Amino acid sequence: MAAARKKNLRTEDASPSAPQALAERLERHGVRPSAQRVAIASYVLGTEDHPSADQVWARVKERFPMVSRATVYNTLRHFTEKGLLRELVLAEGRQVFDPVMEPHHHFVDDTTGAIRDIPWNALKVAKIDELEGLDVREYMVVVRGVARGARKG
Amino acid sequence: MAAARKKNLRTEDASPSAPQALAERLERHGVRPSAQRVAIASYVLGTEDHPSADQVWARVKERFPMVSRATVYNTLRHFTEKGLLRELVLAEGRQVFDPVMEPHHHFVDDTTGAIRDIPWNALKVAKIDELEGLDVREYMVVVRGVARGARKG
DNA sequence: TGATGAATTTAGACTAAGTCCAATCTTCGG
DNA sequence: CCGAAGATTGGACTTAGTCTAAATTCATCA
Ligand SMILES: [Mn+2]
Ligand SMILES: [Mn+2]
Ligand SMILES: [Zn+2]
Ligand SMILES: [Zn+2]
Repeated sequence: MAAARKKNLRTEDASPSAPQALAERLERHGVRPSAQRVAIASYVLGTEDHPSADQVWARVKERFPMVSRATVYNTLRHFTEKGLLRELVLAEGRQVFDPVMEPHHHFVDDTTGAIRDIPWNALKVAKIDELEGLDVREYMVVVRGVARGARKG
Repeated sequence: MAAARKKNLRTEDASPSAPQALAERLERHGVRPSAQRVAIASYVLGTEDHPSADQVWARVKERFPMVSRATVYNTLRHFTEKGLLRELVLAEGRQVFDPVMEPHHHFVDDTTGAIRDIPWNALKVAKIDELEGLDVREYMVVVRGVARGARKG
């Protein structure tokens, strides 16, 4: 009966992309549902693509050619602040370098942005080998939070 | 007795930053040890900072003010290709957006760059709560590799 | 020692991603 | 309908990264 999408991670999947339902969803999150915002939402809130801001812009322009880049960037930031989206930093483009070549995990300090190493054996990931259809080359746990205890000593 | 650094992840820690030892280490990895490269190596191969390329440039310039930005970028790429460094993409700066707000893990396809979701329960991370001195806000496993089986079906 | 070609370095142009801003347009309460 | 707040817009600006062509350094060998 139900929509039977490929993945079942998505939550608020009641009535997916109907502009009406989308507008209500924006309102529930405290976002005023302008035409541009609904157009942007109708793509980005439903995709599994993890798109960049410019990719969102390109997609939205197909149906709404007059939307500006600034609006897309503003709207994505707004959605993120309002809890409709989150930003990931897993994509190529911004690089930092790590001289530790052995497998290990990472802690990213949310307040300072600093990245710290977590030794491989400090954590254990189970069931990696059960992932279907993926040739795993490497993996790591990325932990985000704040370092307790003043760093500056 | 031994140097007793804070972390014990680093491998080739024999004679750390002596320019002589560094040059030999570069040679062992097939990197010709020019003065610039040794200067860059002496910072970036020993740091725990996970610096960006421009941060490396800034540091190296303090002791070697005439080094060019292109050289630093070229050298970091070279070191990375030769297995002396690796690049991480955990830093703010390049953003992609994810409408799935529930905790889940990610698979990054090394050939296409595509990012796919891995359901939270597909993996299990143990000992997160034992991390000392860190207030963990969230964490995820980042898996890199290639997707088997043609995607296009 | 000097010639020569390869490897490296360099400055600066160029690109892509993201931010910011001032002007304009839209919406909404009164 | 009016005015203020909110939203959108084009374009300037910034930052990170790449690329190129010229100059420099280096290794090798006559
Ligand atoms: Mn790269
Ligand atoms: Mn951001
Ligand atoms: Zn690391
Ligand atoms: Zn995701």
